[in-house]
Amino acid sequence: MSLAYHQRSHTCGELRAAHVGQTVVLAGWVAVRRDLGGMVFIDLRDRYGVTQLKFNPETDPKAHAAARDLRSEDCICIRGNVVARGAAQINPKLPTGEIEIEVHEIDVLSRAETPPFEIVDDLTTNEDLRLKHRMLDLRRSTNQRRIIARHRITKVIRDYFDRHGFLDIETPILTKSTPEGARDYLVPSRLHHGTFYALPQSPQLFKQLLMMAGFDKYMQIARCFRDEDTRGDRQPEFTQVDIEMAFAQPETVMTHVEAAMAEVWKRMLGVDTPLPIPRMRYDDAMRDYGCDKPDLRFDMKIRDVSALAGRLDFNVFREPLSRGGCVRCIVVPGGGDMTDSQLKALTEEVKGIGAGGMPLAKVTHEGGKLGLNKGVAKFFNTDALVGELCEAAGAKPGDLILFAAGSEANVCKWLSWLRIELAHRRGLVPENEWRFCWIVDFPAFGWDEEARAIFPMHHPFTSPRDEDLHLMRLDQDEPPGRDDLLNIRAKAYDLVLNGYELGGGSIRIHRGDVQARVFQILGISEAEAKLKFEFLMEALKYAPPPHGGIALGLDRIVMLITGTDNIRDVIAFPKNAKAFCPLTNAPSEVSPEQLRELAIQIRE
RNA sequence: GGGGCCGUAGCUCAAUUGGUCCAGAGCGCCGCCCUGUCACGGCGGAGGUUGCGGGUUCGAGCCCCGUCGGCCUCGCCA
Repeated sequence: MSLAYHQRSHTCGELRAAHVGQTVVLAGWVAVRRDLGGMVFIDLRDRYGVTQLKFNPETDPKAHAAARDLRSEDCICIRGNVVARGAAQINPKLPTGEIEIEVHEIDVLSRAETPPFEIVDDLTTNEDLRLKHRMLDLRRSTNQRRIIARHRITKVIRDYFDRHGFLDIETPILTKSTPEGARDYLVPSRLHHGTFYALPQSPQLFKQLLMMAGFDKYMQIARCFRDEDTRGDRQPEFTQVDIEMAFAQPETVMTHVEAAMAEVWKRMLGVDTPLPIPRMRYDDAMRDYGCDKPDLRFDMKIRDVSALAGRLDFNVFREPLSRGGCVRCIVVPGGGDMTDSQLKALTEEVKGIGAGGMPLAKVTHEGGKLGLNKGVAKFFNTDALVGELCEAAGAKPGDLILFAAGSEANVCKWLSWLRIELAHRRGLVPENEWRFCWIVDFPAFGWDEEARAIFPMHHPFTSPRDEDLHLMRLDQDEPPGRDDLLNIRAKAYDLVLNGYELGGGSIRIHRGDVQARVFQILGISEAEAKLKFEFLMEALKYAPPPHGGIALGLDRIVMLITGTDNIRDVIAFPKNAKAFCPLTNAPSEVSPEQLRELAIQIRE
C-alpha cells in the first residue's frame, strides 16, 4: 500500500524536540533540495511551516535515490523518524529547527514543472505574472499569512457580532440597478429580454428592509461590486462588513463597531485600543488636515494664513483671496534641509494634482532673529511679517513652510497631499502606531460645482441630525435654498485609521416625509423615486423603526493588519488594475449562442 | 478621461552622449562532482526577434511616432 493512502500524522510546522523518536508521516511540497552527493536534505513545506528531511544512502538507498530525482515544488509524502539534530546542526531560524526527519519511505505524489518564478518570500516578480500563476504565488508563506489573517479577522468579527445577538442574513447578488452612486455591473436577463439585474454596490436597501422586518440586529460579510476605476486599495469586487441596527442612534452603532475593531486588533496584533475611539467633527478634520480621513500618527496640521497673506504684495496669494479662496500652509519640521532639486521635483508633483505651483519659504535664524529665505521669502519684507507668519504657522528655524492658495477645496486637496507625502518621505510616520478616530457631523449634502447640483455626502437615505431637521422646512412645500441645505448635518460617521477610511455609516431616514423631501432636494422626482426605490418608499409606510448601521471595508482592515498597501495582497484571486483577471482571463467574449439567448448584440 | 513611471534570458536587473556588448550578470534550469547542508559548495552547459509596428541614422536596447501590456496617481468610487 503506497504512502499516499496513509493519513499524514503531523504538519510541517509542528514537530519539536519532544517528538524525537516518533515515526511520522508528512506531506507537502519540496521547497529546497540540498544534494551533498551522499546525504540529501529536503526542506518540506506546507502551510504550517517547513521541516527538514534527511535521506541517507546507506540506511535507505531507495528513498535516497528517489530524493535525488526530486525538483522544486514536487508534491511528496514521506514516512520517517523524528531525530534530534546535533548541537551544531540546529537551525534557529526554523521553529522545527531542533529536529529533522530520517526518511525511510517516500512517495512522489506529483511532479512540478519548473515554476515561472521561485516560491520564496522575498520575491519581487512583476505582479501580473504572479496573478497569472496565482496558485503558485499563494504557496509563498507571506501570501499564506495574509489569507490566513483574513480568515481570522473575519472570524473575530463574526464572533463578536454573534455574541451580541446580530443575525447573519444573506442578501441577493442579482438585484436591481440603483441610479445613485457608482456604475453598476449588469447581468442580462434571459427570461426577460432587454432587462438587467445589477450586482449590488452594497446591501444597503436590503439591510434597511431587514430592519423593517424586525431583524433588529444584522451583520453580513457581504461582497460588493462597483464598476469604477480601481486603485491600490480598490477592486471592482470587494468585501464589506455590513451592519445594521434598529432603534439605534449613532452612538449605538459606533460603540459596537469600535469594540469589535478593538477586539480584532487585540487578537491579531496584541494591540490595546483605548475606547471610546476619539470623535472628530468633519469641519475640524477638514480645517486641520484638509481631508475627512486624517492620518493622526503625525502632526503637521494645516494652518490658515489668509489674513496675513492678503496683506502681502503677492498676486499668487491675493488673486485667489479676492475670489473667495484662502491661503493655508503646512510646516515641514526640519524641512529647511531639502535641496532645491528636491523641492522642484515636489513642485512638479503637486502640479500633477492640479496645483499652479508650490509657494514655499525656509525659516532661518540669523543674527539672533527669525528670517525667511527661498521661494516667497521676499514678500515677507518686514521682521513683523516674518514673525507673524512663523507664529501663525507654528514654524521654527530650520523648518520649511509650504503654502497653497486657491479655492478651499483645492487648498485642502494640495496641502493634505503634501502633508501625507512629506511625512512619509521624511520618516515622520511612526511605525506600529494605530490611531483610530471617528469623523462625525458630516454635512448631509454637498455641492457639485461641475454639475451645479446638490448631492448626498453619504447616500440619499441618511438622516439629518435632529437639531438640523428644521432646516429642511418640512412644513413648507418647497425645500430651502442651497446655503441652508449645506448647513444641514447628518447622522453620519466614518471610522478612520492611519489615513485610511475603514468604513462609514449613518442613521437612516425612517420618516416618509423626510425621505420624500430629501429626494426633492436631490432633484429625484416622485415618479423617479417610485420607479427606483418603490420598495423602500413602500416599506416606509408600514412603521419602520429608527435604524442605522455601517459598512466596513474588510479588505482595508486586512491590509492594515497585515502591513501591505496593496489590496490584491489580501484577496486570494484578485483582478489587476484594469479589472482584468490574468488567471482566468476574465472578462472574456462569450459564444454567439449565449448572446442570442440573451437577445444581446455586440456593437462595434 | 488626464498625468507619471515601466516593458532586455524562466525571474530580477546591467549595457557611457546612439558606436566591437554579432546584448551581460545574479538567481533559476540542465549535466557532472561532493556524506551535515539549511541562500550548501565546486566545475561545465543551455537559454534573448531587447513587448509589437513603423521612422530617423552609415549604425538603434538607447532617439521619434504609433500600438499593446503593466504599476502608481488625479478624476471617479452615493
